[in-house]
Amino acid sequence: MHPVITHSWNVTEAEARRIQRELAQKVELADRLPDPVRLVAGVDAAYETDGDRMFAVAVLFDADTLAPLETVEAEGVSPFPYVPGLLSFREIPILQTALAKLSQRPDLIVCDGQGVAHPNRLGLASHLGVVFDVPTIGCAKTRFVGDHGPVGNSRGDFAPLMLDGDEVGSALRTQDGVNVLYVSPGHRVSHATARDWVLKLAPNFRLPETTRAADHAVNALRQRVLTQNSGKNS
DNA sequence: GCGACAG
DNA sequence: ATCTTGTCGC
Repeated sequence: MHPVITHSWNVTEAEARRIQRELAQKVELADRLPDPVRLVAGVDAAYETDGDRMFAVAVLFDADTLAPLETVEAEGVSPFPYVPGLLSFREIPILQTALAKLSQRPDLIVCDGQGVAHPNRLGLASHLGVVFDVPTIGCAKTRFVGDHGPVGNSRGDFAPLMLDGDEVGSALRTQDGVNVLYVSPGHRVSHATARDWVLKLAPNFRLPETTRAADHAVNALRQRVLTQNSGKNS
């Protein structure tokens, strides 16, 4: 069958945090995206309930029509435990495996998680962006760090997310009356551009189409693999 | 010491 | 993230 690749960082938590502070110096908060952004990708990961297998998918979208163009999958073994603040060390390896399978390189990648809204200013989106030198946006469903004031009740309303005096993201309302999303620049994208893209990618629902598609696909993959495995006879 | 804590 | 039933609302 397909080989299950075991990625490993071989780093301790302290070393991981040192790497973050190092890579955080390379994060660019100014816009530096392809002239017209044509391809946007969404990525997501899922895990085996008990065990260390994990899955990931990358879904490529036409940035203009928001039509899904390609979906690729990856399966592997968790290389790092979940530790708040070190999520990228757990998901980047398999996300890289999935992204490498795309037939075209995305102009922008939207991640499930934070960008620079992170203790060391290097959440998953920023880490991914720096190591692949690709524009990224962090779009999380819940807050991780920072604080913000009240947000209007209408789509497009937002409040700056502040951390230690720095603006690290936005609490953004993508639909009237729904809970806000925590949007932060990953790499080579400004705060305003990050918000604009998330709003454009979420015309009908709270979450961006990229996130919805990736989440749906990765859960389908997980279900598919784990259920056929439960009825095995090797 | 206590509380918080992306996915 | 994952485990889970019913239930409120358009």
